[in-house]
Amino acid sequence: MPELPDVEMFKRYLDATSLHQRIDDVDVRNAYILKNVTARELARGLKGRRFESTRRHGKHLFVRADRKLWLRLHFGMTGSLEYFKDDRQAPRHTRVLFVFANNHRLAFDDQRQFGQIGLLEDVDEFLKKRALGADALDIDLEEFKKILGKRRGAVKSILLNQRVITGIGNIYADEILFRVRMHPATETSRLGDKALTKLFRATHYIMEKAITAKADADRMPKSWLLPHRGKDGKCPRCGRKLSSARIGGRTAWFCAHCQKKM
DNA sequence: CTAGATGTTAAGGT
DNA sequence: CACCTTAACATCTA
Repeated sequence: MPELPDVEMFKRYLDATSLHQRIDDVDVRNAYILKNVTARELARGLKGRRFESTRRHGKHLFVRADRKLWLRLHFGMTGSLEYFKDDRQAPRHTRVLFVFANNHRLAFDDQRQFGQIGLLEDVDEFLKKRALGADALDIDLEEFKKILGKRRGAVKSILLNQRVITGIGNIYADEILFRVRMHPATETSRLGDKALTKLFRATHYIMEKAITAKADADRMPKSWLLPHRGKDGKCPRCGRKLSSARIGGRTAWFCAHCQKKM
């Protein structure tokens, strides 16, 4: 799930459930997902403090616990958040549990363990160190054209590269390219001003609409690719069978009839 | 049993 | 040198 729209949902969920309550305990059930912090340091840093606000950048969620202390959550392929009261309700792959004074808990669940949890003092410094690009929803047209104009390789690979723009993942990259009827293997350096502008508008449109749909595929228009993505899927526009190809190390789904290389 | 799944990155190649 | 591509990571399901 966790691409930009999904992480935005996690942000709103955390905001609605877990702010301003004293953290009584941090229960690390699996330390594999901890990055640059030990279970002891995580607990020591957060116990007695409260989550005060959140900030999202691409697929990263930062939660402020103090003036100089932020919790960093990255959801990998299967990460999610769950707020609940009874320990028996803890999700199956709970890796870290934040226990609040009201005895409710916030679980970081992650089956595949590609997720990450860390502590840091300065979010901007972290983004810089990771060389992460501008957030796909924050970037403006001029910057978008400037940054993509210099790139080469398949346009889908560029959309997936978090150092170019951050937040777009495999599913939504396909969706954006379907919307602009562009073949995912289109050579980026061949894109002109007009094509880049179209791509920019589609990126914003898809990200915003996906958030409006609560990142829930069932709430997205049937005219989108997402509900049809997969083996026997048919193009919602022309009805032909969808194609797949390996691009940028991931499976791209697209309509070979509607999406031509530019 | 094998392949592939919403992500990132180290390592190798251009 | 900057950038691109690929393999590997851990786990579960079709």
